[in-house]
Amino acid sequence: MTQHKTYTPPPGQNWNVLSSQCPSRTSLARIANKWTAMAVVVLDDGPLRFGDIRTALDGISGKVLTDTLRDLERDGMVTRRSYPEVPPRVEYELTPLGRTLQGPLTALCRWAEEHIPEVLAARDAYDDR
Amino acid sequence: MTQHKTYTPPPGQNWNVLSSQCPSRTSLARIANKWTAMAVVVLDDGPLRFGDIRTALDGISGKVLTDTLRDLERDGMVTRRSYPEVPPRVEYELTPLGRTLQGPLTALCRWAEEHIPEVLAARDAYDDR
DNA sequence: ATCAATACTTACTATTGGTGACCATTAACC
DNA sequence: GGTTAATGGTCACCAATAGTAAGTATTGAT
Repeated sequence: MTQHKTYTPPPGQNWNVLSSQCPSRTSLARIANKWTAMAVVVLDDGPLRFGDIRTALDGISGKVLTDTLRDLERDGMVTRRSYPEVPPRVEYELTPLGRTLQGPLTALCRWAEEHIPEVLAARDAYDDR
Repeated sequence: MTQHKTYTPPPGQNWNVLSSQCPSRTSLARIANKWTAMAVVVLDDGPLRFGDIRTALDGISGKVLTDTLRDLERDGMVTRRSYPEVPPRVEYELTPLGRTLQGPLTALCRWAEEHIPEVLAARDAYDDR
């Protein structure tokens, strides 16, 4: 996908997620994602091994975690360091860029936790109509 | 889906998105979503008609917008007001709960726009390895 | 009679998410 | 020396979700 090679923001203007042609939208799609948010939050505490992330992100499958981490690595938000040991050890760590995501994504996770009673109440009200 | 009827956070503890059984995770999944983020951002300026939101969220299809707005309505984040006119007019507006999401979600959209050069550079570097 | 306008549905296809089995490597154990 | 355990994956497959394109209902204007 090389959209960014054919799109530049209008002169004097900025990138805009609302425009379907703007590459920032694909970036939004990546970060506005449940697993991404949880992974970034969990990596707050420093580098973690694959298995530890898998345990922390309760319920994620190996394949999906692999995909998520690879996407984050490709977009420059995490680094992957693999040690030539047996059994293998692979550590993932947030990059400086990834760390700039922690505020927004932690806020999202907190929102979900803090407002869940209101959300559940709204859902019940909606479903009982 | 009635997970919330069978799950309560451990006594003295809080809801936790990291637990796969916690209903706050389903709430996170809803808000950590590209279209949700864009819709909430766009509804900042007050109530908007369906067609206006569709135009603002460049590239979204009617079905996906309907689904997105219905989910947001169900979770208590937007209200839907339909006027008995022909052709029909339907307005969507953020609830107070929905407005508490604007900060986090606007931050996400801004992040995507502000950091897109770094992300694109990282992608190119990754793909050229 | 036809058309335009709006907010949807509906049926379909494509993409993504998720599951369970399997793999390669080597140290430790019997 | 064969077996087991441990880790970080991959693979083939099915399910769920996202997205597309066409159709629907209503009625005022032409």
